[in-house]
Amino acid sequence: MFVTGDATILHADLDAFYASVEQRDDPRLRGRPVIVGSGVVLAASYEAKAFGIRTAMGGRQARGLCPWAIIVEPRMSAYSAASKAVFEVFEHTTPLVEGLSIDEAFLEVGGLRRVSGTSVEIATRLRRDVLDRVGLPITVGVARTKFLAKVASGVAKPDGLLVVPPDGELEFLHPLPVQRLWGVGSVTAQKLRERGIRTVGDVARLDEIVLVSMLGRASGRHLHALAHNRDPRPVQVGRRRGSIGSQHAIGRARQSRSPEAVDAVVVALVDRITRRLRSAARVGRTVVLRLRFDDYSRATRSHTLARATAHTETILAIARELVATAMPTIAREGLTLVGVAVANLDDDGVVQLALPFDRHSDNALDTALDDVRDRFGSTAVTRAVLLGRRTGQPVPMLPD
DNA sequence: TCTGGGGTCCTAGGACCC
DNA sequence: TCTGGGGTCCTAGGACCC
Repeated sequence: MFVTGDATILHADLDAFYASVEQRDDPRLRGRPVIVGSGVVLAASYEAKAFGIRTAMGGRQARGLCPWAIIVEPRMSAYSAASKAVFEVFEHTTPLVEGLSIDEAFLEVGGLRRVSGTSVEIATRLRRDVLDRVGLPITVGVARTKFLAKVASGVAKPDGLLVVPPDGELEFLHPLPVQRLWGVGSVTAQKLRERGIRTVGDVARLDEIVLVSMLGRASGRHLHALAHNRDPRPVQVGRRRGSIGSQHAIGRARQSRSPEAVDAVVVALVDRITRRLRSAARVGRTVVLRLRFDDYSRATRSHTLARATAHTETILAIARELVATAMPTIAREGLTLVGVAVANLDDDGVVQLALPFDRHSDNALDTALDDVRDRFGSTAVTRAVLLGRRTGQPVPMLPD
């Protein structure tokens, strides 16, 4: 086997995150089946999962599976705080952290061997630190690639640690069911099953051309690469979101679907989104209206502006126009969800300043950023990019 | 009480430009 | 008469993830 590197990528994933926070904060819930969310299951403790309860399941179905499960309403602010505390542990472990969602991240620990030890030692310490400092169980997968690290944590759950050694990757990967592959959901799994393809090894035996003809270009290539354990993507620090949206499920009563009621929902959604845009200092050019119907079919309508904005009235006017154009042309009855999103995001008011900065001095960047805060206010700096002196192009921040 | 709310990425067709 | 090719942007829909 040809080995190209060490297993230095960690995928850290909190177990049954919302439910674990609830069990941490209320000792009476520990060891018992806990469901977060009453309408639909947002999270289920492992004791609840043992009864077949799954995330996104309807509340009634979940109660049918386990009538004595304890149902708690979500406390989003508690989960945000817990997430923040866990990410502080991540950042303390390595500066190379790529957050994927509220409860999972990739960590690159390749450069830390002399300082912090092997990947396994770092992962073991990370799990202990998260438990000690935040009180939550976390599973870590360790591998040479992001994809494999994520597969490993999925297999190791709950409260586990799994290392895939570089010389045992395909032996680990090929027996797994295709659903373990990142990007294979129910539709793709069904298409593959129809052709008798059940394991990753089955996928690996197919030509890329065959996969592309079955699943489309990107999915086919993606799957082919993953089945052969090809994933060159590095851990990326500081990825920013590309859209901000909000949606609201409306009741089935006639009056809640009236034009007036729908308009009130749109007004509230746009208000919430533009507040979030402004507090994040982002602006967007594309307004997207999402609609969902009784039969779970969906429709979207969008409009792109010439200039990006976070202005409530402007975005509301566009959203209303989209509603007005969409509703008569959509024959389906029974609207059940209205959503608005703003995409094509950009930073609001990017300031480019030429400041003296000496890369050999540790404090120079902090001093320069303090200077900007002094001039433009304490929240002015959300991101700093080093620019080349002559080129004006971003330069990577690498140690000398 | 069937199915929340927050996102990402890809495809495909048409407009438009060179 | 026949007939480009490459590229970007916009829109709508779909699959997938947590």
